[in-house]
Amino acid sequence: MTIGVEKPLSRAKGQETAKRVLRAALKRFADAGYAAVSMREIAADVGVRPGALYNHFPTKQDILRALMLSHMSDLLTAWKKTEFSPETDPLDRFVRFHIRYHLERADEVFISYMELRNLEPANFAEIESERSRYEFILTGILEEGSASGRYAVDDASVTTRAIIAMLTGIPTWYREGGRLSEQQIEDLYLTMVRKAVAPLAMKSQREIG
Amino acid sequence: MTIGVEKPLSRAKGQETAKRVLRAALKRFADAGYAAVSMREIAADVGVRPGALYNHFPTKQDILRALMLSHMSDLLTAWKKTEFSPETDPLDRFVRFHIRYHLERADEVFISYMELRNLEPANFAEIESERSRYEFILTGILEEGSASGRYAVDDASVTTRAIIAMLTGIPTWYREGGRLSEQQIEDLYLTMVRKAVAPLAMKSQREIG
Amino acid sequence: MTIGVEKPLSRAKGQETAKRVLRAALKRFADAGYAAVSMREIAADVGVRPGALYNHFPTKQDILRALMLSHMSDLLTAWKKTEFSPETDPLDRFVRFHIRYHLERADEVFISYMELRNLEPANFAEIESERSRYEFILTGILEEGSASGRYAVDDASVTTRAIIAMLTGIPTWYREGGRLSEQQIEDLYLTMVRKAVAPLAMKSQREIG
Amino acid sequence: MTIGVEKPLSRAKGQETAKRVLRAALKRFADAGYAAVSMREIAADVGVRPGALYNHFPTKQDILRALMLSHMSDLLTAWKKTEFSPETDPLDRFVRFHIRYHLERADEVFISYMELRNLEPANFAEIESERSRYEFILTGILEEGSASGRYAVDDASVTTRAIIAMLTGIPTWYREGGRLSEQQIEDLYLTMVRKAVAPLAMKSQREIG
DNA sequence: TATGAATGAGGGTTCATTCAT
DNA sequence: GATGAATGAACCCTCATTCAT
Repeated sequence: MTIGVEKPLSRAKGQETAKRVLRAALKRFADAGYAAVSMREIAADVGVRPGALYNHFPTKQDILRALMLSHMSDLLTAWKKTEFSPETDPLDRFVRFHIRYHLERADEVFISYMELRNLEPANFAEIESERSRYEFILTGILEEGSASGRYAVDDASVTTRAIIAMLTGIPTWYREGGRLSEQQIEDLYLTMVRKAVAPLAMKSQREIG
Repeated sequence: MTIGVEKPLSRAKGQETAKRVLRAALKRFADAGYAAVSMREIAADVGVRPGALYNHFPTKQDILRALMLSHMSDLLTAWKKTEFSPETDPLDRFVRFHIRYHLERADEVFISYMELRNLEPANFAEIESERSRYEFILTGILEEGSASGRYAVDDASVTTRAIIAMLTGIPTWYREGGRLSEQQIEDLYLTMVRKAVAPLAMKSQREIG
Repeated sequence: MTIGVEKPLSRAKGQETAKRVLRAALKRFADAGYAAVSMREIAADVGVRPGALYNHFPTKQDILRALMLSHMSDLLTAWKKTEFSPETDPLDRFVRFHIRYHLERADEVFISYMELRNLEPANFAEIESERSRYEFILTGILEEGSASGRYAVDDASVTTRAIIAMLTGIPTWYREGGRLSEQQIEDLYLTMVRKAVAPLAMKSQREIG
Repeated sequence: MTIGVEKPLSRAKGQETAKRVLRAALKRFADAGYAAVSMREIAADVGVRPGALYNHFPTKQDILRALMLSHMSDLLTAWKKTEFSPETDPLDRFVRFHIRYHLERADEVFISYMELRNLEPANFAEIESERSRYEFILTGILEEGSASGRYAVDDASVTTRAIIAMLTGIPTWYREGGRLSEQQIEDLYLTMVRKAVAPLAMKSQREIG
């Protein structure tokens, strides 16, 4: 009856289950969409009866919220952990980070974009605020580079969205082992982004146009 | 009296109902997602009982299919109708067309990207083939411009996806009457795209790098 | 505008359709059961839209009623038409007639037994009365033969039911081209029936039992 | 306290519910036919909401299957339990058993004959194989008796069907408290069956015919 | 923490039938 | 006599969730 030991064990087991619930839900939501996934399916993946899920998450919505919140939090944490080197252009750093992270976490990224509308208003606001924080990192980089003359950006906010949309599209078609390596994709996109914000390009534009 | 042209009233009424079903479904699917919309809701929007929907579409899936197919078809038709002028760079033509069309038909565009996974395999293949045809228009422009030296594009296929992702992201945040007019957005994005594929930009890149 | 001619033609066409409705319903009811058959299926078989059925039969129930009534009527008519010969035992005549008719009209017979419970009370009474008339033919034969000493029947009413159940079971397993010809089956069953009602059999019974 | 035997209360309750579902479905299917009975009706009989039925049976079809399988199984088990006495003719034993059992379990018997066509193919095959086993008991008796000269049977397989059809028809008209007791019916049918297979009857037949 | 039974609502779809044309 | 559109009810089944055990 070693009560003192039993409780932590049980708690550990419970946390383990919770993690497996998140993992299963992530895959299912990414594949079929939040609305098309049933708690029964998640429970079956976890190897548990539907009722047991409610010991870990009060509602299906909370599973979605947990997935999206932890994704945004992980994303911001990972960004902070990328090495900052004075010689590297910060835009390069952001673009490479964004592509790498989004290819590694394709499912999380995918549901973070696709399932926004399935968040209840309060949860939506929470997630959106995190997303803005992330996007503002790029906006800051663009504004600073623009002010220093390294970039030519007409509207940092619009450019932020343009770049992020462009980069975030990659996981929708990239397949490991395909024609291009991840490194090649990084290089290709980095080149396009650099040029898109390059200051001298305006002149060349006139020459072409 | 135009007797020869007259159709039975009931048939005309039925076609009108079918159109209203599509209209209602489009709005609902765009707002809540295919899986989260019920036939009952669509019927209520149309002002008809649920069973009546099945006089016009055999299944819910067929409504989605009809929406997506007609969107792709309209898109390709609209592109063919854009005026071709020898003085205009074809990339400009494509970018402006794409932005305008996608802002005008935000709902159609949105479900065409979001609901792909809710298409049954056969329908998915059909839609994907239409989408490829559209994307290939841009790829062709890029390849031709690249060959003639007007653009510098390392991989026309990747660049196509990058540009389309960038442009297609616009309707997710653009709101009529917001800070920027549609014209301004067109100009901003066009500038970015031009620069991203500009041949001289490579030099500036070296200068910045 | 030969009105006088047109109407009969139209009526003829209508009667033709009505017949095809009955034919289609007969097959469907026999295969799947009244409750499992939809008016749409019948209409499709006939090559007509569901609404058109209601020009010929006011309800689905009326189709069933028409099928069963005409079956009973045809059955009684056919019996009356069988040749009566003084040399033939009337039981032989009945048994052979019953088997032949029931093998020829397997579908009609089948639904006449299976769908009794799907008849509305008034229709049920009507059909049951016809069925009794038919069964009473056999009862009469048995009673008369019993009175004259040709048969030994303890309870003509029970024997009637026993014989009819036995004979009516044939179409559930008989398949044309099977091991036994229709003639052989007739002979086998006739032998069994004759023996079952034979007066001397009681003795043999004592000898065996 | 019998701890080792105790089951969770909920499990016991569930099994009880399952039994009541079968009981309710049996009555309903026997009265109206499988196709005409709704899950809602069964649920109402059981005193439960429709969805709860699916905790016990995955589909409506499975209820039918369970009813028919357990009927066939019970029937075969009951036959094996009938006392075998060397003095009793085995045909007598079978006839009396069949009549008694079929009058006691009129509903089960009825749906076992009526609802065969509503079984999905796999289930149909399963049931048919059980039915054959039962019918083969009688065929075996007839063949053995025929070989030993106690019976005269031209075709044991046909005779089996004839006898079973005859006997199985009884519950369609027998009503408790009617003109005849169950015992009287048994005797009447037994007499007919004995005579139908009696060896000496052939002679009497010649005398009559 | 996990189970099995249950709920109450609602899912997509089909039904027999009506009716203006 | 036939059509196409519509109705209103009902179909089987699944859903997220609750709760006693």
